[in-house]
Amino acid sequence: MALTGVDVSQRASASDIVFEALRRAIITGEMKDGDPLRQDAIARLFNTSRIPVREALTMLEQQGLVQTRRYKGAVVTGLSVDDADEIFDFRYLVEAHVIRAAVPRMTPGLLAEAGAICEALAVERDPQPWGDLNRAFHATLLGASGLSFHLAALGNAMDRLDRYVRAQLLLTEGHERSNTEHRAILAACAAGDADGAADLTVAHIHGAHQSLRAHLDGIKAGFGTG
Amino acid sequence: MALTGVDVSQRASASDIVFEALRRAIITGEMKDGDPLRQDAIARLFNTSRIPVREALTMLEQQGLVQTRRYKGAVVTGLSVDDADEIFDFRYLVEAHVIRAAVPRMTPGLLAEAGAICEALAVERDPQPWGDLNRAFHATLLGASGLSFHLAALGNAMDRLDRYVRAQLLLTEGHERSNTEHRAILAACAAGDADGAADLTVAHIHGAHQSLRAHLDGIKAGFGTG
DNA sequence: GTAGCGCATATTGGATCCGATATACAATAT
DNA sequence: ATATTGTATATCGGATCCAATATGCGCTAC
Repeated sequence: MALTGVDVSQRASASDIVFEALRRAIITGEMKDGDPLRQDAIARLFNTSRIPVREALTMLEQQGLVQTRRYKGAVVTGLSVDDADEIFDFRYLVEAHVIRAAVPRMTPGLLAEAGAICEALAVERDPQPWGDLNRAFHATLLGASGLSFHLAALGNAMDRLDRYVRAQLLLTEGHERSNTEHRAILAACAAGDADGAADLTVAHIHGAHQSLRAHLDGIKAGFGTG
Repeated sequence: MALTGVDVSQRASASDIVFEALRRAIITGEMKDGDPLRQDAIARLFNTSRIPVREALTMLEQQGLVQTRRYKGAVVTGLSVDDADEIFDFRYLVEAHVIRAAVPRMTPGLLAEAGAICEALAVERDPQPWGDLNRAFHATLLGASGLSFHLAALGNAMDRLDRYVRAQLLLTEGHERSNTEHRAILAACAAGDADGAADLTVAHIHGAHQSLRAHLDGIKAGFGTG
C-alpha cells in the first residue's frame, strides 16, 4: 500500500498549543511586561478548560517568561537592564562557542538555506516577520553544531530578549546594519572561517546590545524591574 | 510589635513539593534512566490528586529530566555519551566565566561559608550527603557572581549530569582528589585570583568528566540512548 | 471624616469525573 | 499454528466541580 502515514500520536496537546501561542505573544511583545494572564480568559479564548492553560503557564514559568504568585496569578516577566545585560553576556559567550563548532559542520545545502533566509530578510519590511526570519537565520547556522543543550539555552536567552530587541529595531531602523552583518557572517561560514564567524557573531550581538542600551537610556523609563 | 513574620503566600504548592521530590529522586540516581513515572502512583504516594503531579511532570520535562509521550506517560531521561560530553563542554565554558565574575565579589563571610562546606566535605563518607555538599560548595562560590541566568543554566546542566557523576564517584573513590581540588579553588578565590580559580574549576570539571568517561568505557554498557 | 472591620466577588489551587488512547490478551478464522 | 481481530484493562488528557485565598466595597465606630 502506497499510503504515507503521519504519526498521529505526535499531535500537539492542548497545553502545547496554548503554550506556543502565549510564548509567541510574549516574545513578540504583543503582551507587555506585567500583563496578567488570567486562566479563565485564556481558557475561553482557546475554547478549552483551565487545566491545559495552567500547564502552559507552568511551562512558561520554567522558561522564565512569566512569573506566578500563589493565588495571585501569572504576569509577563519584565527584565531589568542588569538582567538584559547578563543575558547578552551569556549570548556572547555561548553563541561564539556554538558557531565555532557549527562552521565545520555546515553543508552546502544548509548554507544555501541560510542564504535564502538572508535574502528574504533583506527585502522584508514588516517587523514581525523580519524578527521571525532573523531567528530562523541564526537558528539555521547555529543548528549545524548539533549542540542541542547549548541551543536550548540560547533559545531561552533569545526568548527573554526578543521583545526588547524587536521593539528597538522597530524604532531605530537597525535592519540595514543587521542585514549587512548577516551577509558577513554567512560569508565567513561559507569560507569555513570559524573564528571569523564567531567574531562577527559577537560583534553582531554587541550591536544589538548597544542599540538596545542606547534606546533604553534614551526613553529613560520602561523596563519594569520584574 | 517585635514579631518576625514569614511570607505565608510563598509556601510551596503541592506541585512544587512533588516536583522537588521527583527532581531529587532523579538527580541522585534513586530513579534510573527509563523508569516510568506513573501519575496515579505518584499521586497516591504524596496523598494528592494527579493534577499537581502532572504539573510537576511538566516542569521536569521543561528541565529535560523526563520525557513524555502523549498517552504513554513520562520516563526518566537518559543521556547518551555524546549528550554528556556536550553538557560537560557547556560547564567548562560557562562555569569558568561565572567563577571569574564571582571571585571579585566574594565577601569574607561567603568564603568562610564555603570553607565550612569544604571541611564538611572532607569528613563526609556517605555519597548522598557528599553529593549535596559538593553542589552546595560550588553553588556558594558561583552564587557570588549574582548572574542568575547563568546560574540557572548551570544548575540545569548539573541536574542532568549529577546522577552519573555520583554513581561514578561512588565506585572510583574520587572524593579525595575532589576534596583537594576544592581546597585549591577556595584558596584561589580567597587570594582574589579569578583566572586561577577559573583554571582550577575547569580542571576540576575536566577530572569529573574524564573519570566518568573512563568509568563508562570500563563498564561499556549502560547509558541508554534516551 | 476616617480608620478599621466584615462581607461579596473574583481568581487560583486542587479533587473528582469522563472520554480518548495504548497495551495485553483472548477468540476466531484461515 | 499463526495471524488477525475484538475486547478488557490501565493510563493519560481534559472538563467540571469544590475549596482556599485575594481583592474591593460598604458599613460601622469613634
